[in-house]
Amino acid sequence: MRFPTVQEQLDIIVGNVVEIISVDELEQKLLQSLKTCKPLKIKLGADPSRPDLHLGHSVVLRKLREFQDLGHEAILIIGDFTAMIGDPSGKSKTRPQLSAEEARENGLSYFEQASKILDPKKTTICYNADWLGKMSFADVIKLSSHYTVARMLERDDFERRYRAQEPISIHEFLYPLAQGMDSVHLKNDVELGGTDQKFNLLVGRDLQREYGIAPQVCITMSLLVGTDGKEKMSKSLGNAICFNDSPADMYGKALSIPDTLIETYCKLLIPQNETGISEILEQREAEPRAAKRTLAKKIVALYYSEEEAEGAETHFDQVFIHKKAPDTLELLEFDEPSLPIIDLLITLGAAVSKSEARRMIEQKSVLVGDRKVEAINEAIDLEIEPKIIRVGKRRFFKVAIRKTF
RNA sequence: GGGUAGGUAGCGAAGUGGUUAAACGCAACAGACUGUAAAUCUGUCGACUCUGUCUUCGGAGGUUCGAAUCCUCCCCUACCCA
Repeated sequence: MRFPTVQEQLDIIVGNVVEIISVDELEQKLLQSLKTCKPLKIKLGADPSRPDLHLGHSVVLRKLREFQDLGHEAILIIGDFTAMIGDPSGKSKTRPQLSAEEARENGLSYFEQASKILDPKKTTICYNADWLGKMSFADVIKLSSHYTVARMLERDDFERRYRAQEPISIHEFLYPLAQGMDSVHLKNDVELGGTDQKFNLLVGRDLQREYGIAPQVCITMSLLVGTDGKEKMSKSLGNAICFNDSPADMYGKALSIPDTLIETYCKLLIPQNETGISEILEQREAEPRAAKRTLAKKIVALYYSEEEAEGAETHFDQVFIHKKAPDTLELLEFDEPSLPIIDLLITLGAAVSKSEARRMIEQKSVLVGDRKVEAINEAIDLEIEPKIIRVGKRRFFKVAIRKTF
């Protein structure tokens, strides 16, 4: 295929990145690939221990997609082997280790979700257990001889933990080396990652050199701040917007970001070539709400469709502004003609224990239709017509008896 | 190998014989408010057959009218010295 010129490619690649080590080398590689008509291999590591992809992951996935669109080869590495270590990056604690089966299963889910951004047909996936799992203990010893403890301790989080007398397990030192071996194995030209991956990426670069391979260019990208506007987006911090969130959830969460985050989200989450971004940015000062509504819709549309984004907005207005049940509610059918409200709440998953269900009723947060449930032991009649159960502000269930014909 | 400090509810952390289902903080849930699922304020936050009952403070025994708190053994974790 025909590649764009080096300059054209660079213009796109440079967008939104934090650091490229180094730009000169990248330029060389692009030039070389143009001359030889050989696409560059772009590596992105995927951590299968957390298979719920969120917008934070999208930042770097979008960059990978840009490389794909420029004609280069995207390689998604599922770190099923490294997941057994658990990446210590940016963490003050050792991560739980994952079994091989769990890791592989999660890897598939990761790829499936990533395909919302990547072109799946043009994406190579590989599992690093395929080569790391075959290394002998002697190989590992040889590998670890290439790095020193002092250099490992240069890493911010290791240094901090060491100083704070927090435990660092030996196997955590092996993590960057293992990830680096991926680069040795793949002989990739570029590796992408968040800024927290800088150390790992550089180790890969060093190791490639040690093993006589052309060192990879490292490209780091911003870590996305979560909906709380403070911490980096992460599922465990509860500030994430996930690929698998429903359009309604996605829209609502996007709308809840602090106004100061509008610009960042526009830049990092929306493809560079997408139109309408400048309008949002212009509107941001005078009408933050309207700007955010447009942004939220755009985000939903990226993962679903224009129509669903529109529907998410309607849903939001209905539930939160007009405080009414949404029009589209799945009907849940029961075999019993009537159920005690407490049991019903548990069956619906609205409460995990009877005590919790009881509490919610006591707190007057349960409504059947427009009527507040006052009595703990009230039985809900499912026979006459479908009923809307509302729990709290935003949980709605439509229930009825199963129809038998 | 020796020493020290620890293991308490989802997490962090008080409590060291008796109004202790266990302070406090975070998270979570609910209510009020709001352009927002933000911020703020208020309440809830072990379970159940719920104005009462039952089971919890690493595990197993023991002392006691009574133990998260005292004793014995065991398991686990971190750090220090070698």
